[in-house]
Amino acid sequence: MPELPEVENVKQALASQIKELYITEVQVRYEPMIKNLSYEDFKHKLEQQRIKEISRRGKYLIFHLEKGYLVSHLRMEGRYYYTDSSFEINPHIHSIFKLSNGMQLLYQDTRKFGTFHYYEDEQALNHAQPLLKLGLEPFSPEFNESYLKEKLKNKKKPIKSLLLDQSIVAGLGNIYVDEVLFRSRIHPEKISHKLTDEEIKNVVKYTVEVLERAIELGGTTIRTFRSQHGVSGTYQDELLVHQKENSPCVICQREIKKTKVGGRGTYYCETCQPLETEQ
DNA sequence: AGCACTGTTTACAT
DNA sequence: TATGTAAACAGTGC
Repeated sequence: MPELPEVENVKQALASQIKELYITEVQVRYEPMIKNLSYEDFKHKLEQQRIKEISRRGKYLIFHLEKGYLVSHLRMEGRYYYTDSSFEINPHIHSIFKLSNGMQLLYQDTRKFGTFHYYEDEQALNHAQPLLKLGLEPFSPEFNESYLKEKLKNKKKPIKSLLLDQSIVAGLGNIYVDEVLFRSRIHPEKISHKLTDEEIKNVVKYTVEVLERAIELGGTTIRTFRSQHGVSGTYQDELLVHQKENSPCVICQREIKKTKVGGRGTYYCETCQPLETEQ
């Protein structure tokens, strides 16, 4: 469940559930997900630490512990479950964090793409992978027209690919990018340096608007094998183009098209997001 | 049955 | 350097 709004909602849920608790025991059943430590070190560093706070940077979750930071990325299908000990550990549960109140935090990830990094201090956290090269948070004041304009100039990639590039703005993924570009009336394959100032301004505006609204609605739930414990949002009810192939465009009523941009499935309206309108 | 797809990122090719 | 493609993995749908 991993674009910015989904991660933000996970963050909020976890904060209310596990903040201030101690991690009493750590089990990692799929060791390769730990990226910068051995399993042994990871386990020893985390056990007996108190969870002070949970934050988010782009699509990364950050668990602030007394002596360090656990950075978690959900990639395609990572989920956290806060459960009691009766929960049946299925084969897709790759980590178990036992907590001081008798509950446990489970990490489930069917495709095993998710990652853990652990850092001892803030310096290391921010100056090593993966947070090092992240671009601006979309809600920061610095994410504005002039910043984006600077980042887009001299680039010859489709605008969609650049908006998915986390080193420019952190948090957009395949769903929300399509929605932002539709609302901005920009063809996803439009070469980035050809965007007008007005278009760049709209990208900034709708990025903020779409992400804020999605957070409000608890994110988007598509592949719906949602568990009772899973966080599931309702922003899918407000999607205008993504996964709407052959549905009528809300503006012009023509069929939404599906294509591929940068290897990613891409939905757009040919009429409302024309490619050949350079004046 | 087999292939193409999937809310992501990166390592490697050209 | 910049851009494009494949790979990590498991499941679903045509």
